[in-house]
Amino acid sequence: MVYMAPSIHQLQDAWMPELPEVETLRADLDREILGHSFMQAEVIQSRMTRGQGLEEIAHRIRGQVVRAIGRRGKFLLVHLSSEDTLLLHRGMSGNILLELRRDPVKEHQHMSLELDDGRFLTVYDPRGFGEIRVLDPAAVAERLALMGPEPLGPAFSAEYLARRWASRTAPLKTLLLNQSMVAGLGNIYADECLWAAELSPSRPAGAVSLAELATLRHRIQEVLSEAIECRGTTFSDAMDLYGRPGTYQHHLQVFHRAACPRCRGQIQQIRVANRGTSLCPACQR
DNA sequence: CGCGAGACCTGATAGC
DNA sequence: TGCTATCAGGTCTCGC
Repeated sequence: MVYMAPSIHQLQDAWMPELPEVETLRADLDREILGHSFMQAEVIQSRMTRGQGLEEIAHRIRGQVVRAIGRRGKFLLVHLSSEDTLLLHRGMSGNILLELRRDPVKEHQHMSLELDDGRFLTVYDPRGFGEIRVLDPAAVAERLALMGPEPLGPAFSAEYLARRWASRTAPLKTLLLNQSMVAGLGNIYADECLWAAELSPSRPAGAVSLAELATLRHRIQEVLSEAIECRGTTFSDAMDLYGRPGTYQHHLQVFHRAACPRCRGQIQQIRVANRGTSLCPACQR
């Protein structure tokens, strides 16, 4: 069966919360709301709270000062003066926006937090695959316990990948998307990194040499760093804290492209790990 | 335990 | 135009 890639138009209203997009959000929040307090908190829907009560979440946010903003993989962590942490995940379609005034609650709005200067931090997520919870330090640690190393951190090495992937038969891409192997890669950046490393997404992970893993690790760090500099990937809709797009979509080399920029061959669309996958069959082995 | 398929949702689009 | 089928950037769980 042939997997037909959607046209670029089908992606127009999509926004992509992988590591670079969440990191952009973290840095902006750090600049904008660090040291501010939440005067009011309203949690509107229960779909993303994993059973935590709406009023409990609101109560634990209300009156708290923002002590630090962190990120782990695709999780955004707003550390509060109470020692609690507001844990946010954008899922497939979540947007977190800083708004200058109070607007009526919109469709798909999940949360509205009023800051001490009259601005509002709001969360929208049509598909509701994201997560909104307030957790104590032990619960945060438990939630993040299985996450692999940060790809831009010191623990992420070729030797680490070799150890974790030894004798694994799953496709490379499947394990790159597995957050317990490495934290923060999603479908777009997995494809981009594999193209940059000239590795096939369907190669059994255990069959990749240490030298190839070293290249892969290096390319992952390059791709993510450049994407962060570009404030992430956006096709047209709002994406950062201010509703503005990133620019990395102009730097994509393989994801949903027609021709390979390296060899001019045709980009192939297949399915790996049940996900649409773009690759250059000539370059990627 | 590792692996793959399907589920969870809503919205956009292509095709009839 | 209005229906249906298919697709979507992320996890999570289930069965083999």
